[in-house]
Amino acid sequence: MINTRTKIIAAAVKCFRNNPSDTLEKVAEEAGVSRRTLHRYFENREDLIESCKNEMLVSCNKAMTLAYESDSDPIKKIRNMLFAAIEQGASYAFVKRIYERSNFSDLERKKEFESDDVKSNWLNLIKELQKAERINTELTIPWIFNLFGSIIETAIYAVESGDVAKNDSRNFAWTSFKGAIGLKE
Amino acid sequence: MINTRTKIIAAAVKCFRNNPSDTLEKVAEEAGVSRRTLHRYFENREDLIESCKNEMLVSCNKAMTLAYESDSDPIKKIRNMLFAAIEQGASYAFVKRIYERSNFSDLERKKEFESDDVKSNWLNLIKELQKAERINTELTIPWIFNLFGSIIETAIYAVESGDVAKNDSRNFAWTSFKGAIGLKE
DNA sequence: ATGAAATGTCACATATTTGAGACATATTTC
DNA sequence: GAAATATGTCTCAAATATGTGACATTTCAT
Repeated sequence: MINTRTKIIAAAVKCFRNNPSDTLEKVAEEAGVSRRTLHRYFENREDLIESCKNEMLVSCNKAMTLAYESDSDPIKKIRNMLFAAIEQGASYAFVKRIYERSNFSDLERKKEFESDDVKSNWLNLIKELQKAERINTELTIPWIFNLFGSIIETAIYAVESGDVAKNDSRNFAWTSFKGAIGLKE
Repeated sequence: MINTRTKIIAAAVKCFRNNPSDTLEKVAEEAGVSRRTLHRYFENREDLIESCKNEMLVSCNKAMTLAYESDSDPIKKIRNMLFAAIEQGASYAFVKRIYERSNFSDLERKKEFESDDVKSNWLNLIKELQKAERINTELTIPWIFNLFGSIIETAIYAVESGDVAKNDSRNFAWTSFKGAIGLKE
């Protein structure tokens, strides 16, 4: 049961992902509601953006946590997290765009949201694999982290643009990420 | 010798890359000129964006063409093109953002700009490598193309954010791209 | 030092976007 | 079906962004 507020947020995520200053008229149109209605749900642009941020984060974190817990093998955990993020689609892409300006240590320092559990878990998995020399030890953790996000985003865009079928994008993403970090399965 | 027009374009590229609707006041400020001056050089927002597009494309194409011509070995050609793009930094990232909404076949169909030589050359290199089974043949060309762009962008951001040193980013990018497409050197 | 060119400051008209009241209409709930 | 709730349309004031003329100031070239 999709309600108006959810519709507006989804539309805003879509619009603001590429243009943080897109007009609220555009967002309303994308949501299929009037701008007057949009204003009833969200006090102003800032409120709308904050709401998008929070909701998309919650959604992504939930999915990534489930994925993390779905298997005991570290490789499978990472793989499932990659797939979960791709499944999130626009949500993930939106969150990634928001935090694109931050560097890795900033993100690590800011314990402002729940994704830190997801991120810590993910980081520990990668560190474990590097320690065991199961992946390329020359690549730094920040690099691998950012690459993970980029490959997911690439997969999401590939599906959205019609270049790649949904199932293929998952497999390509995993194949590419594996190879990129030198993972031997 | 950096002139005012160039300064404005560089500032616009920086601002518009993340927010296509950033105010011209912001762009002027970023350029270190008054908005009045910006208006003397550029008729309006559209004119400014078009100029950015054209200049960044020219710059990227030139660099990528030089890189393509700098070696005869196909692997070295690709590697040098990757490095050239990373070297372009903001220019490349800007161009990538402009065309992010397009899918691969659209880009191939649109013979509207000179980058088609660069792209054709690059595509032929990849096709050649797949034919010779020197890279993973299961990954599609559109996927590889988009991944190439993403890894470059990842490297550019990593440097900008301070996560990764400039030389490291080149090496990481090449290592990751190689692995991602299953290239055996 | 002088004149030309480039730029900045200021002001203002116009265009666009935002936020919200009033009322009509549509939808949902019981 | 009636009442409550949600939404749309319209309007308007306020805020913000844009484009440009006039003039002052700074910079550059000789």
